Amino acid sequence: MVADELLKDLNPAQKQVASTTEGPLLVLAGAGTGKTRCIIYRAGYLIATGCTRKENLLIVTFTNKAARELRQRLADTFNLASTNLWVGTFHSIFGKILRFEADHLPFTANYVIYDEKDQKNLVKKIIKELNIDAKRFKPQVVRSIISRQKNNLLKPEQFWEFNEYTPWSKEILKIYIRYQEYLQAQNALDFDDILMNMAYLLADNEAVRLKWQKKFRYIMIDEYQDTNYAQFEIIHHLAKDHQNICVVGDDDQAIYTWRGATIKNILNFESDYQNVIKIRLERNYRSHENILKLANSLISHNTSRHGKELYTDFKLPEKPHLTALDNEEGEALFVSELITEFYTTSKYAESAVLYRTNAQSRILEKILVQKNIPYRIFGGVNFYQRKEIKDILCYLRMTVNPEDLESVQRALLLSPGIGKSTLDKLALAAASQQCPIAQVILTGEFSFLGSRPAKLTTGFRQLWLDLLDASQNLSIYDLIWLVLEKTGLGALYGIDNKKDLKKKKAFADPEFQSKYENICELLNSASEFSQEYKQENDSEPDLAEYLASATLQTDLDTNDDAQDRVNLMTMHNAKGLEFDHIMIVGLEDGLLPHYRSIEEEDKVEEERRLLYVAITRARQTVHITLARWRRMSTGIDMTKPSRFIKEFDPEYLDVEHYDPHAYLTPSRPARTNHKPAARVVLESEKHFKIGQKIKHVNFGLGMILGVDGQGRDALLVIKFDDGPVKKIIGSYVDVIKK
DNA sequence: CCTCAATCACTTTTT
DNA sequence: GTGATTGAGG
Repeated sequence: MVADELLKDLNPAQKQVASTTEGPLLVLAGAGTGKTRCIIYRAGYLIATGCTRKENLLIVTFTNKAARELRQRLADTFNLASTNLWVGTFHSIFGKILRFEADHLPFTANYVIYDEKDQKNLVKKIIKELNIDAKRFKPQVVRSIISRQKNNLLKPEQFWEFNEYTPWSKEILKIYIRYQEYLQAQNALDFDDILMNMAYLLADNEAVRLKWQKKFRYIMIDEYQDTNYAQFEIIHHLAKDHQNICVVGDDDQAIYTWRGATIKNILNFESDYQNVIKIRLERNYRSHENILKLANSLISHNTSRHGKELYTDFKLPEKPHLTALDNEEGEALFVSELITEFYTTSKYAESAVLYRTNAQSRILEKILVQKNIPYRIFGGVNFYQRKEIKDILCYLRMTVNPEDLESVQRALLLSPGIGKSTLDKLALAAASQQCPIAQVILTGEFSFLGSRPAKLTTGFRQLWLDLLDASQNLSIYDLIWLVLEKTGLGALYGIDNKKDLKKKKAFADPEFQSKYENICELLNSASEFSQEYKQENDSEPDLAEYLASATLQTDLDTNDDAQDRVNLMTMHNAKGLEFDHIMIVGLEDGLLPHYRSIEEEDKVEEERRLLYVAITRARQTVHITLARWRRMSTGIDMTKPSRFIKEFDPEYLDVEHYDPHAYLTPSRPARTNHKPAARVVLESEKHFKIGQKIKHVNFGLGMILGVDGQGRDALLVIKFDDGPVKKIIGSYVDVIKK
């Protein structure tokens, strides 16, 4: 049969996945077992056998990059053009559908998406407005609580069904309510609103639900272990009638529960749908045996899991390595030496350095620059969140959606001569006229301003009107040029002539140059977006779609360039990727597991999964390193080896320079040939912190209330448990470790 | 009234 | 080494 011929490149389990077309299908696919392949072949099979047409297929991936690759491979393998193919992330797909269905929703098709920074600014503004103590209510914390409510589909009116009633949570609810009012007034959604609105739309509007149920006859979800409740509900609404849903995931790779993902989705799939067929993929095609055995030995320490063992026929004598270095600089040097060594047999791009926190990348960068090794760094500040880029895009945002106050404000403040007080007056005028600020500005009546600000604001109004007008007929690319020209931002960054773009020479200031390059990149990506959009949608791109895609883009999604460079990224970003050579740095308690996670066992389990993900990215070599001393925010501390090290099966690990006992006697640092990179602060000299528990020979136990100075000479204010408050010199007390 | 320079605190992971 | 906030000068 022709259909079987299609699947000849798959192994039996994969073949079963691809050819099981009807009903709910749960694929438990370990790392490197070819799950992307399965998805592609299953899609190809569904279409080739006439089960469905490509426009009735929905494929949800975890990143935009994965979506792009999937499209590419569908085109290459099955000759499927990407027009009318619904492949994308939850946010991009359902963000688009919300535009279609805006008539049923409290916002328009031109809504803008607020990124995390916009969200935080808004929360901050509300906290100020409501006169709430900003010390006890940190914008970031409040933001993430609101986010959690939305991920669990809790609107403000359901807040008390799942939250304890306390004075504190009462304030949170107040902020949440106000926050939603603001978003609505500004015709804006945050990331979580996209999911929440979609879930409620499908739940509440039967006609809409039936329409999209019919549209998406076959649904596939990748990385199902990292979906949250809102995402579960959306998919459940779409799939519950036809039940043609295939989810692919690996509970051992669930690393996003902190963002609301619930492992329950994959663990309970068999009870959420009826007659589920479950297929396991355990044969790994990526790593050789020693790497898998090491990974298996680590992950077996987790208790809540489906349980599976990856295996392979691929054997090499090479074992993963564990190496201890003196400090983070030595670690970075060691890594750079490894990279140079690997470069003799494979490209730079086949090496990746993985770390737990973005901050760890700095020292690596420094050393790589020194050694002249080209690298590419992922994460950190997202391309579209960079100041110079947001500055340009805010003009486009207020053009597509004049209600977007955040952008209007940003643009106003960018205008020379317009500052905070003009802004306040505009806001005041808007309040007294009971209309949006946008309307006040666009009306052009500024008698409440002084003559200079009034003139400048009139200029701003004219610019806005010009942009509104131009947006009707200019392409996105040309529109960005218009912004650059009219706002003076182009001149500011040395981009004043379209034709000279490439001829411009390097600028003296490297920071300036990188901004210049970023703006060029923005222009490129705008025209690329237009091209791709035409191909995929058979229609002209619109500005709102462009801005949405820009906001939903992660650093990982930006196009690969042709240059051969080493990859630097967090372990989270490494998900779904693979490299010949993996280097994992900073295997220390406090970093991995991160100190914010060590108190709760299930958080430690997630950190363990993170390390598991990192190790299983490797095809050929794994090098794990740790430093004995590391510069932390408080100073240079002696580190503690990660608890995960002793969980590794030693049979599959080559250990170098690592002596666990060296850590037990901090006063006598291990003998070393390298001299320490910086002045080392001994345990006894550590900085004292307010709130620390201490012990004094005569006065007993107490807590530090105040610190003046550093180290053993610091003057401490201590409240002793049995009453007195005393001032004591640091060298007389010992810190009590938890 | 606006601008810029100095000082402050903070830094897990991200769609 | 980032960013936001604050204070003095223009």
